[in-house]
Amino acid sequence: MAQVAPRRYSPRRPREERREQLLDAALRVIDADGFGALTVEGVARRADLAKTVVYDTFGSREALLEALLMREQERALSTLAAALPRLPLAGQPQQVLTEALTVLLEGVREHPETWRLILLPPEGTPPAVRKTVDRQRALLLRQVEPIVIWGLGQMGAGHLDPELATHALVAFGEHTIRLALTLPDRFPPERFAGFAGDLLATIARPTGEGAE
Amino acid sequence: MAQVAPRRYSPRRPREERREQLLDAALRVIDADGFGALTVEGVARRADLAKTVVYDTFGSREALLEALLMREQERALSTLAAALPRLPLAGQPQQVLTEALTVLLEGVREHPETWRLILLPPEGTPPAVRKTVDRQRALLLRQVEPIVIWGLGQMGAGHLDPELATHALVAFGEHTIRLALTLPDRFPPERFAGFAGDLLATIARPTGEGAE
Amino acid sequence: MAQVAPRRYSPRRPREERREQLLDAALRVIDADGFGALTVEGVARRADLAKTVVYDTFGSREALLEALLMREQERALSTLAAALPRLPLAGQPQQVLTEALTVLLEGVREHPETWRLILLPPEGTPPAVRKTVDRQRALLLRQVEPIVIWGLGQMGAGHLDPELATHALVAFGEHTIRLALTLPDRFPPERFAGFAGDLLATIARPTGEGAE
Amino acid sequence: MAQVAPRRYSPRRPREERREQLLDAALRVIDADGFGALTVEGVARRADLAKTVVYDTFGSREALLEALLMREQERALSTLAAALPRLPLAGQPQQVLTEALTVLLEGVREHPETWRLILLPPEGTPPAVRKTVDRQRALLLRQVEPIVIWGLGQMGAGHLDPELATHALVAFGEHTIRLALTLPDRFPPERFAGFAGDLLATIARPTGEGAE
DNA sequence: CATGAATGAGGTTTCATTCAT
DNA sequence: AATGAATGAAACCTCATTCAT
Repeated sequence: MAQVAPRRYSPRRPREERREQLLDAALRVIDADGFGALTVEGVARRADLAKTVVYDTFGSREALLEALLMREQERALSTLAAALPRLPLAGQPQQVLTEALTVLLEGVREHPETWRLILLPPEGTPPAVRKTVDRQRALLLRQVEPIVIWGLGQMGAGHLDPELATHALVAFGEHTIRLALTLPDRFPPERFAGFAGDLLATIARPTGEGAE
Repeated sequence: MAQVAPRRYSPRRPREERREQLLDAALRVIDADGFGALTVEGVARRADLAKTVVYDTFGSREALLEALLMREQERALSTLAAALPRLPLAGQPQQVLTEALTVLLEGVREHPETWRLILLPPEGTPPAVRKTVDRQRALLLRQVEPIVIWGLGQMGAGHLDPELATHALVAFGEHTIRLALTLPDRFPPERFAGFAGDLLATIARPTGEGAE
Repeated sequence: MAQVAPRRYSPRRPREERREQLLDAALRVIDADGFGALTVEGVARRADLAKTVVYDTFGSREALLEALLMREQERALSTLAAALPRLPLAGQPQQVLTEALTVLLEGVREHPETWRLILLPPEGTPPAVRKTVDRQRALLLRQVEPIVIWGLGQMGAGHLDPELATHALVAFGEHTIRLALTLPDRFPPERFAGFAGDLLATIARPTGEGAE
Repeated sequence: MAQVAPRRYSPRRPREERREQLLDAALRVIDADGFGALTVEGVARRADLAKTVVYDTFGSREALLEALLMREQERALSTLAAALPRLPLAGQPQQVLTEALTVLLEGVREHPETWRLILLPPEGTPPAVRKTVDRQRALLLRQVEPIVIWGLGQMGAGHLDPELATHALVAFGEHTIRLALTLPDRFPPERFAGFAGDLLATIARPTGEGAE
């Protein structure tokens, strides 16, 4: 009677590996068919596993989602966070900004789905995750702020509200990423870098310098 | 258990009014419980009507959604669009920007849900709507661009990429709205206005003028 | 405010006429989209009237259906019933049969929907109607039986079970109609008439006659 | 009120068995309450399973219907098809016919619902199924035709249109089944067999033999 | 006589989740 | 560690039907 195919029992990967396998599948699902398509069944199918494995591993759909967002957030911001402290607070602010933008956009090009996920935290994101995302964003802002302050100082624009300046910078960064995700041809990285550099240079125009 | 009174046949409203009533209910639903909560049942309940009325009126959940987004979009942009052409392209750019920001933020204060809806076009938005939203956004950008160009010219910053400058401005505007929606106490309208004014003033620092 | 079109109130047809109008609409609906499509709304729409008129006129969907089936049945059988008694029980049985078949198939060609309705009493037919249909069928059979008996006698086949012979004849008639409805090109009336004639002639072969 | 026991997870049956169980339930539903009563809910209830099992097994209501009709058709015709080739094309045609009718009516007595389903392909039958049913019917006709031709030859009635004779025979067979289903007492198998035998005998009356 | 507004019941389908193996 | 069978809640949608005008 044993007509059913002998059901490949995969070689019992260690726990951690299975986690990653499932999260990868989830990310692929979202990336392919949008967030509304993130069903437990669908994820399992992509991972070539049975539904129940998801429950064994994460406990619930929500927990899977949480884990996914956490991982992606981590992944997305770690590059940036790693790069920021290494930025030499010296030299021309526009060079610093240009370099930062370059690092950022490279990260985006490597993992577009990740960034899409972070910047548009999807409907249904559990509150806990939202909070973490927000916390992380706050952390990032706090990391960025000193750099902004330094830059404003360098440019003789110390009178500008530094908190809002930071927000403005981040908003520009985010919009940049969105454009890069949406219309990569029309908005290549260099264009942003160039614009940012020009803008800062304009702000930095040492008063009276032009008098020469 | 005081079964709810049968409430049959509530005060017969004319067709157009019923439409608005339902759209209002839908907007309240989304605003209260997020976009995923937009169910036909829920909307009907909020409007104190039977489910079927929604189908009589719109035909399908998707059509309801579409109608809602259209109306809100219209509502959101019409204020702005009405104000923009009236902006006097004369005088100080920072005054113009300040005024524009004020108009915008007033609109936001009046209809926060509307703006939330527009700025985060939620998962599940039908493609047709997305397209219209995008078209409208493009239209808005095109309306804003000449103002930006004029401003840059006024400030002796004509060398800045005008398209990106417009995008940056809009990004700043959007982020502004988000902050205003999220932390209205910490970020009152004046603060934005002040910052924007300062920033432009800095950019506009006539080269060499300062030559104290 | 009277922007609504002045709502054509049709000239209040007399009751009977409205009945017919609705039944016609119902028949067209069934004929076009199958029986499952017979909704009150649909019928009203085809008749260019409001749903409620159906209720004013018939009382319920079921009653409408009943009225329809009754009318069609009447319509279908009356022609036949009118023709049968006029059949001269004299001469060659095969001529009689041929003539009867011709009458029948002409009726079918004129009102195919009617016959389709009668022969395949659709799912959902109220029991009362079923009963009437059956009664009518019995009546018809009883009307046909004497003719069959006469015919069998004429042909020297009086030993055949007359009731079953009648049934067989009717079954052949019905199948004939179905073929005529389905493949009219392949099975034109003459072919049936010819076959029936030949068959009877064969049965009637006067015993011993062929000896010549 | 002795709420029904939660009955969770009934005795896990293998896939194929579950299929049959559901199809049986569907057949019983149709047989009991007519074709319009074939709802997923109802079928599941009869099978004492949850609605979703139907979807797990068939995918949709339509697919269930299709599967059911296919199975019943198969079941109905297979008996017949198995019997037909075994009919000895020798001896008296009336014996052959009698035997065939007997086989047929036995099958009907065993599975009346099946035959009811086949003979009145109900409204709502998916086109694909209709096509298969028609194809099968055509196949059956083609299998029957040589027998008819042989019989007509034997009886010296070779001049009769063989295609129509076949149709007439099948029509008689179908009507027979209907009568057997409806009024089994009044129309027992022997009566049909007897009638058919007599009819054929009459047709076969060797020309001139009777020369009384 | 005729309409439009409104209702409630019921049907199909999807999905997260659980249990026994 | 992994599976398949099974469940229940909830969503979308259709339709017959009723009331006020």
